[in-house]
Amino acid sequence: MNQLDESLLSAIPPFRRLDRAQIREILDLATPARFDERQAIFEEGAEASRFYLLLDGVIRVIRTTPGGDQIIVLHIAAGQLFGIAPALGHDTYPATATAAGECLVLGWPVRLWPTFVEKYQGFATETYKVVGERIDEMNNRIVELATQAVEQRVACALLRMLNQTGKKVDNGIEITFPITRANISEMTGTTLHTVSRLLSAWEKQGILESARRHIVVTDPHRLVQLSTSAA
Amino acid sequence: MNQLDESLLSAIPPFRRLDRAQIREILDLATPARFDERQAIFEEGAEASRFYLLLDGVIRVIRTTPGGDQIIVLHIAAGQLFGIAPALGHDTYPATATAAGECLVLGWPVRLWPTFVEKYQGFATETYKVVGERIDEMNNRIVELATQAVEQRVACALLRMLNQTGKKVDNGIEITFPITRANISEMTGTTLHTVSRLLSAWEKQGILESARRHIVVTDPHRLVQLSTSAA
DNA sequence: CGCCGTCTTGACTCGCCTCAACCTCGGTGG
DNA sequence: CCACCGAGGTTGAGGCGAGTCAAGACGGCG
Repeated sequence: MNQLDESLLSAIPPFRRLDRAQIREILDLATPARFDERQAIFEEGAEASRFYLLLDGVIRVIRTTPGGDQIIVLHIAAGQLFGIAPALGHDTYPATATAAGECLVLGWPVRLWPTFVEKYQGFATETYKVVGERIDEMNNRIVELATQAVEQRVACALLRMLNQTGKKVDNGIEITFPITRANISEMTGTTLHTVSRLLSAWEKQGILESARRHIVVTDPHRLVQLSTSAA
Repeated sequence: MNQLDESLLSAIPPFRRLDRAQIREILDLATPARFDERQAIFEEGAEASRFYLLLDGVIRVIRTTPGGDQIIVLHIAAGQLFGIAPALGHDTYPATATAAGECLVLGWPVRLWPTFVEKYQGFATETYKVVGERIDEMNNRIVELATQAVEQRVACALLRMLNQTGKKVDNGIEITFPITRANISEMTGTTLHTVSRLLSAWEKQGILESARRHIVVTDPHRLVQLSTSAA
């Protein structure tokens, strides 16, 4: 087993209040793993055997309807815990987690969860703060889906990704992981055709630039306008 | 202060594992309150000063968009904790809670939250289980809003209310609190006109009976069919 | 009795989905 | 090196679901 460096965890909220020795303990219990794009970390409905920390990359959380269409529930950015079903009294995963791009994760067996909560100061509190943020995000999406038109929803989806994983580049802000029109349609409850039309239009207006599976937003401010006003 | 009976709490999950003396302690710290229909228990954005247990009635959780339209995030049935912002690292309430019908609640100051979690065996675990269930429900609604047509969404909304607070009556299952067409439209992201048309049609087909602000579903099975299939 | 909140119903409109055809890129194998 | 192929993307035409506009009925409450 290759030795993991303590600095990996020391800046991450759930572990921030821990000392070096504690972090060492935790790291020694972890199993690191690499996942390629599109690889699943765990599947919806499977027994929740491990919980994870995303060290690098982006995780795409997906649910599949009985009817067969997929929808993207949320994206998870580096530094966040995921697959924390045990924290919420679940014994199976409620959704599928796949690597949106190449990912580096640490995993622990669920049986360690109670120990972590009990033993490590602030772990529970910080974790539930993250849960709270996810709930907020879900709430916002519900409101969005219920009240806004497709154009605004797509704008919101882009902005959300920019905020969570956007990286500044010379001509704007870039979405750091591969993303297709179809993906965006699965996030917004629309079709890839409509998304394609919208992005084409926005590209003509100079709001963004896109190559295949790759988007750079050059005028985020404009996108914010689009996301809020119906005009 | 009128003395509250211990049996109020002994059957409710977060308190189930506690003994009589502990429940007594908790009750003595609680402030009981009654709310009339449409009265707000707390408002979105307000400082989260208390958390609550719903003893009787139904709570309607509402969010208001910048654009001014309201959407109903979820309903809370008797026996559930709500306003548990502190558990999720919030210091303001993320939504408004109003009484869907007459309600009886117990309230505690948030500063007691950490004490409850620490002192009472199983309180935290059971509470987070409830949080997990709410997350599931929200997830389902997201999928629903993103993939299903209006008719199916309305059917789902009705079924959800039946499951949570439905009461058997001689000719079917009744929704136990006052509910308008407009309310249903706020739950499903549609208009009261469309809801009205759907309910009229269903009433003609013998699936339900409705008076003003009052619905009895006479053929739940049929409603399940409608909620799943596009036909 | 008159008002207001609730509900109904019709007619029209339009946003977005569906259907369909085609293009472009990037990888793979002969 | 090129031919092929599949995934990803674009764009047009047409239709329908559901929103909007409009008018009114019903019932309860002050």
